[in-house]
Amino acid sequence: MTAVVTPILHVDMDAFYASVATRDRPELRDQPVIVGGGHRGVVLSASYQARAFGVRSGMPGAQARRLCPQAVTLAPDFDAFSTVSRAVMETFRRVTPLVEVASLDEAFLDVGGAVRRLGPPEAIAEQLRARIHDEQGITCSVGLAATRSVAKLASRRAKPDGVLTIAPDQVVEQLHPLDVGELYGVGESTRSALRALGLHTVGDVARMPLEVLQHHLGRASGAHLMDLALGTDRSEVVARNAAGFGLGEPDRSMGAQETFGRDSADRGFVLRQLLRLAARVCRRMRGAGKVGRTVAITVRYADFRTLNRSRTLPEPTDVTQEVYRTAVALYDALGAHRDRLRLVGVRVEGLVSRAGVHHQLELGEPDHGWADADRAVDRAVARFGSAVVGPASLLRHDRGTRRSVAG
DNA sequence: TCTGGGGTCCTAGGACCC
DNA sequence: TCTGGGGTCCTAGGACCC
Repeated sequence: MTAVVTPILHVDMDAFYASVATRDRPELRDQPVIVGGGHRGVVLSASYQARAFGVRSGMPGAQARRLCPQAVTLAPDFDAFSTVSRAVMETFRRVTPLVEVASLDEAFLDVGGAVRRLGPPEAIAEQLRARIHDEQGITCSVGLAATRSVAKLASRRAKPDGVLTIAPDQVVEQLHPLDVGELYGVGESTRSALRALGLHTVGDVARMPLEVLQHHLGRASGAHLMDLALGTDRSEVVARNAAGFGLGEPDRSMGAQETFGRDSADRGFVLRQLLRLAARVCRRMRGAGKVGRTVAITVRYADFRTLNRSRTLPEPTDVTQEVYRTAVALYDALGAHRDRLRLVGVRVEGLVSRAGVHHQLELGEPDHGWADADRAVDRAVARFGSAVVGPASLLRHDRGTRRSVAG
């Protein structure tokens, strides 16, 4: 039996949010559809019909509507996206346990151990595509290669609704003519830096001495980029869920941020937002059994300048009041009370499992009561549902009617 | 109607310790 | 009496991804 040379699959749903949002609405099947992009928002997903007008995800909603005024705009339903995503990932796991979920709509699979059972990787890719189409009513594209980064590149070039294999002996001819920006991890900033060095294509980078690359990009980034350009990235596919999607993953941080409906220079308003966000983050942490020591805030000014400030506590916490107090101290230390802000965020970093932390009990500890209060709130949420507190429902509706926990 | 919200990882400088 | 050198923690910032 010959060795499997392209056992790594990268599966990427086509226009995932837009596809899920319209799959039960045949009247929208051939329409330009935009998901997201409401007031002060950006496009989360655009159907291929909308993309034909130049609409892209990440684009401000206002710009998208200028480009394609006839597009149907839908609010995101993250509960539905998550449900479809979980089902898709389960389909993958019926083929191989080596499924690395990268986000709601994409995953890497190592099918090297499944070829005896299911046939060559290309056949497996087609089986998966057929199953997902039958079971979920959406299409996906698959890239096959010997490495993750090349597989990822292949899936993008296979879109929409296609399959592309890049065998090891094709890597140079396929990769090297591409713009460096096509490489995973090369965004606009790195691309500009590389262009300033006269490096435009992947091949240009591959021919550069490693030391020169590292001098300009840093040690780790330079080495990583060279690996990508040569197609020699050896990182393996590990079975895991994506960060931020729960299920026992070692989350390193949890946070929440929100752009205001309109810019505000009102300290009282900002503090109420910080409390809401701290409460939301801490509730999620308690639900996940996590505590963290570093509290960070994000402040974005009306002119889009964005600052981060953080403070590390003596002990990890999941207590809303403690995170809130720290967030307020960080905000006050900025001296931004007179400035108009468009967004604040609260994040807790350095998360560890609460079970592994021995809490130092102090006499007359003031936070004890607050921890009790948190648990009472958690019980109320568990009993009456999270319709007004869950992140998904906040995004779906309630923007005007959201209940404030601020006192 | 300009520019979301969830994350991860890397770098660099200063403090601090041995 | 003339300033090493490495490791770790903390903080700030930035790039990037979906």
